[in-house]
Formats: sequence, structure tokens, C-alpha cells
Amino acid sequence: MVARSERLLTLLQTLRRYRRPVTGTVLAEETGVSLRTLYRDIASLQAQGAMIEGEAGIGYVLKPGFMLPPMMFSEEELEALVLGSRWVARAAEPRLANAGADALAKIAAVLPPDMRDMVDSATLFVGRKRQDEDKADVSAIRKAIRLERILELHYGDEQGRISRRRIWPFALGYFEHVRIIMAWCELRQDFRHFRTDRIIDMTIHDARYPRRRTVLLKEWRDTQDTPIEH
Amino acid sequence: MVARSERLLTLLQTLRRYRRPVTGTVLAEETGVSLRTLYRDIASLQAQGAMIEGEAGIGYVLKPGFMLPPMMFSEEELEALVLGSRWVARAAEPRLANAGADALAKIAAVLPPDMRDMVDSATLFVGRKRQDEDKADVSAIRKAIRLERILELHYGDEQGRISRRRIWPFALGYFEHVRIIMAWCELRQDFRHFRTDRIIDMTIHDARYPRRRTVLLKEWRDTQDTPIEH
DNA sequence: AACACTACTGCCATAAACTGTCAGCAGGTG
DNA sequence: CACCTGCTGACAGTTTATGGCAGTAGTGTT
Repeated sequence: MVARSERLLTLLQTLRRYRRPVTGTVLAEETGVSLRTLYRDIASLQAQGAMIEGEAGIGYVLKPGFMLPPMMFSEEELEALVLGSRWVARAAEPRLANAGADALAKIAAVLPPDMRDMVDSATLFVGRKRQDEDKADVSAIRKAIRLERILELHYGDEQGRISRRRIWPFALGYFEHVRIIMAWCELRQDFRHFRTDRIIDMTIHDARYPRRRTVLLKEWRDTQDTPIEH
Repeated sequence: MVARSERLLTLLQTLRRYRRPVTGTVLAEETGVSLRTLYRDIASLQAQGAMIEGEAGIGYVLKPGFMLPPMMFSEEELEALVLGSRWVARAAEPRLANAGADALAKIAAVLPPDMRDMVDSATLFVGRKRQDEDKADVSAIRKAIRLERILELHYGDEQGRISRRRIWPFALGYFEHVRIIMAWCELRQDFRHFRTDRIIDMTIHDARYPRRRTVLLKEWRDTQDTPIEH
């Protein structure tokens, strides 16, 4: 039952090898299948999105591009891919930058909804600096954001002073390579950023915070007159 | 015939929806298939690398992670993904950096051989600066490298002086966000770098250069005592 | 210990799909 | 025109997928 899909991949690889148009007969021989079946295989590949062009009297050409087989990525690997593409889209030369944005869009399109948020929030900031290992559980933070739960933090600031805060987290972003929680701070009664690497300890409350996270995100965006850039 | 693979994706999505273990019976009903077939489907997914754990008396759980369906990327999109992951692997916090390296390895593993080179050469340099749009045809350059062809350049240097060079290109890399051709320069009789955005015009000769590009690459590496870093 | 629930495997008959052969149409080339 | 090629339909033979049944084994509950 895996025979067929393997054959389709072989066919794709064969098409890649030839740069010039190849006739169906040749492809049929190389994949060890009848001509009729080859035509059906080509149709299958095209249906699955492979950009194969066939012209009568000429043959088949695979338009440049690469089909990645189904792959399993961990949450962090996916995050790395997204963050990397985001960086390329922003910092590279225009042509490559567009390619980065396109790749990002393709990945985002097939992601489950709760991961889609990650792609969006990673948009907020991009920067360049090192940081130490995170102590906080990033997926737990994401869960709190998704469920609109109040988060209680033991948080150390730049001077090393430790404070206890209740916040309403609504987005997770990056700034200077440090993960940042965007949240409404109950103590300051204002929007605040919290570096995840400065979180000493945290608790997710069962209580939901009294506002929608999308509304908070919108209000926060409105307070930002100019995007943070360098 | 596409029904089966679609059903497997549905099954994966369903497994993701539930956070708790789900029994095979439930999954069978949701995917509209008999219990016996569901067991076979689960086996298929596991064989394809999905990390599904089944425990008697409990049910099935999908370990966190995300399977991307087969996707078509253009050469440039793939380049953006690779370059982005490379950057994350190098510049981000350790955990995310490892994830970036892992993602890169997974992608590289399924790439055709000639694209594998791209992953390797993108390793040479990473930096951070803007550049203007490339005039040169990057895929043509890669072709010249792959076929070990002599490349003739009209090249403008920092002072705007234009020179004509015959070079033996053996790798393509990045430095400060500018694509760089690594090559042996016939004029200087030494290794030189050429920024692709400073190429005014270029011609690929039919003649192959007299040495193997892998040898040139190795020799060039040997001349680099210390890797270029910041 | 008994029981309910579940994952998992083997067997087999049936249903569905894939495949090859044959035929024919359409577009491009010489 | 002949010739090569892509492309589609129909049919029969083969392969594969599926569902039901029976049985084994692990887990948790009573």
C-alpha cells in the first residue's frame, strides 16, 4: 500500500533529474510502469499540487520547485522555522524576503488554529541578541494565552528585584531574541512586556481574565504609534 | 485513491483536537471507518513518523508535534527556509537554536542532492546587513557550480571600478545578507569572494575548469584558519 | 480476584482500487 | 500528409484495502 506513493516520489525525483522535457514513455520505463498508468500518476501528482507541465509532441517538465514529503516537526522546530522565515522575510534582500514570506504563508496555511497564533505573534518583534535558556514553560504560556487565563509571575527585573505580578497575557513575541509575553499588568494597570527568561516561577490560574485577548491585542497595537524597528 | 491519505490527515487532526487520550472506537467513528481499519491507519501513521502512542485500557495520544503535509516550495522559498533555520540555529537561545538545527537536518535529509549543496554552502557565512536586489541569476550560478564551468564576470568593486574576471566558482554562501560566490580567480591566482549584487553581467562558458569543485572547496576551507564570526 | 475496557494481531471473504491493454482524439512538428 | 506526443475512456485481471470475527494481552476499577 506504500508502493504507489513511493512510486510517485520516484517519479518526481526522476522528473527533477532531467532538466529538459521528458516523454511519458521514458518516465514509464524508469518507474517500471505502463504508459497508461504513468499518465494516471502524473495526474495524481498534479492533483496534489506538483507543477508538472505536459505538452503534446514535447514531453513533461517539472517547473522548478521542490516537494517536501510529509514531515513531523516538534513545536520548537516549527517555531524555529517560523521565526527563521520571518527573519528572512524582514532582513534579506527583496527577492529572498518575498520567498520567506511565501514559505511562511504556506506553512501557516496548514497549521492547526492554535499554532496559527504563534505565526502571528512572532510577527510582533524581531531583533538580535542572545539570551540564556528559558526557565518558563513556553507551551504552558501559550496555553494560558489561548484560554485567556490569569497568569501569576515571580518576575525578576533588570536590577534583580523580584516582584509578584498578576497579568493577562494575550500574545507571545520576540524582541532581541528574547521571548516576550505581552500582557495587561494588574499591578501597573497598563500594558507591560515580560521576558520569559526573567520568570522565576509562574502559576496559571483557573480564572479567566475579564476581557478578550483579541481585544487586548488590538488595543495594545493602537498604543504603538510606530512599529519597533532599527 | 487520494481518499486514504486524506483520511490519515483527518485522523491526525482529530488526534490533535483531543488533548486527552482517545479510544480507537471514537477515532474510528469520527473518521468513518471500522475499528480494524483504524488500527491499520494508526500503524500507517506511526510508520510514517507520526508520534502516536497507544496504551491498552487508555487510548491514543499524539505526542506534541506537527505533521506538515506534502508541500511544494520554490527554490527561493526553500532557500529562505534553510537560511532562516540556519540563522535561528546560530543566533537564538540554545533550546530554540537546537530546534532550528534539527529542522534544518530534517529538511536537508529529504532534499535532492544538488539542493543539499545549498544547505551546506549556506553554512559558510551568516551575517546581518541589507543589500539591493540581485542582478545575477542565482540558479544559473548554481548551475555553473554544479557543472564546474568557468564563469566570466563583469564585476564592480567597492570603488565602482569595473573589471572582467574569469573565475572557477565552487560554492555559494552568505555574508552580511549578501550572496557570495566562492571561487578561484584566474586573474589573481587565488581564492576570491564575489558579491552577486556587484555582478554587472556574466557568461557561463562551456569549458569546465580543470579542477574538481569539492577539492577547491576543501583547499579553500584549509586557508581559513578561523571561521568568520562576530 | 473478577470485570470492563482497551490496544493489538491474524484470518478470510468481500469491496474497492489500481493496472495494463486497446482504442481513439487532439495538438504540435517535419 | 506522416509522425510523435499528451490525454481520455472502456474493459478485464490483479492487487490492495476494508470490515467482521476471534483471540491475546495490558490497564484500571470494583
